Amino acid sequence: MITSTVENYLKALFLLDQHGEKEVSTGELAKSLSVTPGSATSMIKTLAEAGLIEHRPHYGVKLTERGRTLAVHVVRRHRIVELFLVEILGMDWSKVHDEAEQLEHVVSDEVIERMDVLLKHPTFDPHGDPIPRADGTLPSQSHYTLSKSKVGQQLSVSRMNDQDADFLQFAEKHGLMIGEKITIVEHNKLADSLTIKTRDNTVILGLSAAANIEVCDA
Amino acid sequence: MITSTVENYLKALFLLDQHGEKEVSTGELAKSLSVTPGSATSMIKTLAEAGLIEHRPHYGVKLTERGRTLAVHVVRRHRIVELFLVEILGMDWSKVHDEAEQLEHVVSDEVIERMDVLLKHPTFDPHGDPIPRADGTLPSQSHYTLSKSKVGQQLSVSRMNDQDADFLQFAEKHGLMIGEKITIVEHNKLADSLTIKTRDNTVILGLSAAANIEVCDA
DNA sequence: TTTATACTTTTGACTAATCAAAAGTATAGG
DNA sequence: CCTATACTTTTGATTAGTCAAAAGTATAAA
Ligand SMILES: [Mn+2]
Ligand SMILES: [Mn+2]
Ligand SMILES: [Mn+2]
Ligand SMILES: [Mn+2]
Repeated sequence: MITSTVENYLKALFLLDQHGEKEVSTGELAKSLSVTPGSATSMIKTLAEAGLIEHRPHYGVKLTERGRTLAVHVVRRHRIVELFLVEILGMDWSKVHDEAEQLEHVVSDEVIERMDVLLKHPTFDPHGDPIPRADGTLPSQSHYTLSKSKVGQQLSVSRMNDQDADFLQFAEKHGLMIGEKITIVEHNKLADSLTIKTRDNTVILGLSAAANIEVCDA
Repeated sequence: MITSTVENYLKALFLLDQHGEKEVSTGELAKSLSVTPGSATSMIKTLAEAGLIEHRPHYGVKLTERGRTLAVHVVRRHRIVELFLVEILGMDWSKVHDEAEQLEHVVSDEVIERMDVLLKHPTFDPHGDPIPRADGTLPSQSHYTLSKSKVGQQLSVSRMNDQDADFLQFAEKHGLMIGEKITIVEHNKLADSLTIKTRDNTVILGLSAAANIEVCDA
């Protein structure tokens, strides 16, 4: 049975290793789902028996083709729902993640495809994440994290790495929304901070906060 | 914890006794939820301990004020979601009940209120059932079942008593949609059938099918 | 008043998911 | 090669929900 718990585990594995390269450790998985390592181990056993992951005990797990396909569809549902909530219902982008976390497990394929049409086959969700297509492929994107950008660069905010509502509201308040043009004014290595010019503000961010904002060349 | 199972039990109790008059028996409740009587008994115990129902062993149960309030809100979510799926996403009215059965447990109040606004505070769902208001009150309605209507009466289809997709599709095919004007042409007591004139058809229904369609004076 | 019947409740077992804590394993450092 | 450390797995218990089947109860009929 593909319960919503199973879907959450598969999605977490996909998000921790988008490209299917490394093995994900039990601890990493447990942490990302806020469960104890023992819970993760027992679910790992279940998923492995169901042929959704491959488990090398004491080393880690990897999604099988079938597991990845399921995971990508959950991600598609999540991101279409998020965009729908923002675009059609006018909800705040900082709140839709939690709502989508539940809805992703119950909306039918038909509803998702109708939302997809209404939204004109969107490619990115409100946080800048790519929306997997119905066939499971992902639109390509090329952004890098703000914390690694050079001074003087003209950039465009393209993705938020953190879905926390407070963080998203903070970002919005300072003009750091998806699509906004920004310039890096100063990188103070001693203060570990970045001074950024947005449309009508100047913000100073610590590097760890900057790491949660991704950008692409403007 | 108000799990979706609890919500389903409360909703079932409300629908089996809208006016809070009679006591609902364990067997009735079990049947309406497709669970065994033993399962119903054990959930009844849980709900009674939580103060959501009152249980007179071997006689039946009744929603408490708090239980009824919760149930009405689940019904509100269900019916707003149904109408939203039909009106905004263009889904078939015969399919939205099952979808809403799941969504009613996960959509937040904020989403429901936004749908309500978008739908301009609707009072009836796609099957003609009243949508409870946010304060828990119900819009009044006065329909009676088609099987009890008199020959010659000019009527208007106002509510479907059966949510089964096949039945709803059958009704639609013969012009028996909510709001349609119809006339009863003949009531054949021997054949136990009703001949009905719709906009551009004449349909013959058995009385038990007619009992699933409610009407009001045109 | 006894008995048959229909219904309800109890009992015992099972599944999914979780946690705390004990036991086991991999490996880097000495 | 041995051991300390960090991590993983196992064990045992718990909670929500379910079912099948046994036991109990209410009541109408005899
Ligand atoms: Mn999200
Ligand atoms: Mn989720
Ligand atoms: Mn319905
Ligand atoms: Mn439901």
